[in-house]
Amino acid sequence: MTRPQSIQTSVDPVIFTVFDDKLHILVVRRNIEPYNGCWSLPGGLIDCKEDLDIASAATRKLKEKTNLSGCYLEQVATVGSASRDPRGWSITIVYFALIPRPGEIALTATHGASEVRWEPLNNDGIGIPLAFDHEKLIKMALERLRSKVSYTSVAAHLLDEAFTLLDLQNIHEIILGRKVEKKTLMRRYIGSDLLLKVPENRHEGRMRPAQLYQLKERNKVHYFVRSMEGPREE
Amino acid sequence: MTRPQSIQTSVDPVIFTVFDDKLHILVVRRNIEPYNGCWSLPGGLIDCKEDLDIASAATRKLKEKTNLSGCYLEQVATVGSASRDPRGWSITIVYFALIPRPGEIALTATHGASEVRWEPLNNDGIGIPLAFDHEKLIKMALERLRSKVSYTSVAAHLLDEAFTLLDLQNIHEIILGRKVEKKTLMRRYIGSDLLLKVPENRHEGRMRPAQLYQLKERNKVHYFVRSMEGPREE
DNA sequence: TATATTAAAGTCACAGTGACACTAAATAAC
DNA sequence: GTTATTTAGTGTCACTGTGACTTTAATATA
Repeated sequence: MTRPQSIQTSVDPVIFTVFDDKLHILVVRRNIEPYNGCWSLPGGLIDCKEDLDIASAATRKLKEKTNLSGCYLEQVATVGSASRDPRGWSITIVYFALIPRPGEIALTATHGASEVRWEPLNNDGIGIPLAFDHEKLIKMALERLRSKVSYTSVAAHLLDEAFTLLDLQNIHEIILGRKVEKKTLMRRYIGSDLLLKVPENRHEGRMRPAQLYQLKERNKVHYFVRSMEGPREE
Repeated sequence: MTRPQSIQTSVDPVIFTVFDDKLHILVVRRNIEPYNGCWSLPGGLIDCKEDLDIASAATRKLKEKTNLSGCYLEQVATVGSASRDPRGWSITIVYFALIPRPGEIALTATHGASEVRWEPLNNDGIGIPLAFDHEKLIKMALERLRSKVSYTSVAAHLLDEAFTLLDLQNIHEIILGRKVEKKTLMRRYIGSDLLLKVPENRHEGRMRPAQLYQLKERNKVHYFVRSMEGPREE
């Protein structure tokens, strides 16, 4: 029996946030080989000394770049093959994270990554070339996000603690890339008793003030029995 | 920078089938340490020489025990930690597979596993103690299977190529552990144009013969827009 | 021919959605 | 003040798909 070759094992968090009416993800510029100088996901090898399990490895990566903890984090899938890294067999476990208030976050460069920035996503994924198979990993995460947004309450984790129903509607429309009926979101979120009224309102310009809400259970995702179906065909 | 410790990386397929009106999974008895003599999932290490990617590692494991290929296989999740294997940091990628006609399959013992058998599942999972965290892995796979059965057409992959609507109903009821309306399945499967009528009928005893169907696209899973909700509350 | 048995179609109430009209609450302009 | 304007939130209706139940169809046997 031969000693098994070692497999490089990493986690790659796809960190989503929304600003300027667009979905963005966090990318870093590599300053080590391979793919030196390329943009990539802010992932890295699992550290057997540091990490107790793979979730904590993903949390650590997230914290290194954004200094955030406690945000929504979900495992998407694992890809691994002999060919995805020129150095040999490798595996990566893809996560997605949802970050509110990106404006208030200071991004931190770490060793192996000289720059960190938010990159906008269009309908098909990212617009710039990335290292390894990261473009595909992002597409997987994006597909999962879109799918979950249409049948769960997960999109609310991209918003501040207090938000209006319009905020919720905008987030859904940005992620799904289409119009969403505000009435549907009302019925879903309030009908499923997910929201708590905050005693203040939000008031901009000369319009009627909007009720502020917060999630009753900040760390829970509600599964609706139907998925939002989008516009009617004719 | 220290040389990273090596992480043992395996795949663990949870192989489901249905007979005797019960859901069963394939288990093997280990004849190597650790957990020598314990039952476990028919998984094993990824072989960098043999396997091109993790899906083919899972396919290989499936083929070694059942000699089957081409059955439905889906990645469930990846678990990994410093503590799940007494030998040190390890990762396993959990798959689930759906096997029709288990009666016609010859199970094969391989090195590391002296016995292979089908073990019935009850509502909470498996009834016997298993090696490592395999009991938890099975619960994850079972939860995923139940969930997918209630909003996709995946259950049909547990049936012969040709089946009746009653077969379909039985499979659903066995997996979900509750009554399912046959009318609902009719509407879903035929309404979504998933089935093709086979020119013969099945005819047992003195009852009306049942129409045989087969999936139009054997390798596709259809997503219904609603999940089956179960009996009405009062 | 009547009966038993299962297959399949029919029917109805109900829940949740998409679409859109309508009312409510605030400010700004007059 | 009154009115116009803008956004917030409600009302309503048709439509889809489900759960629950009923009715009809097809077969073998007594």
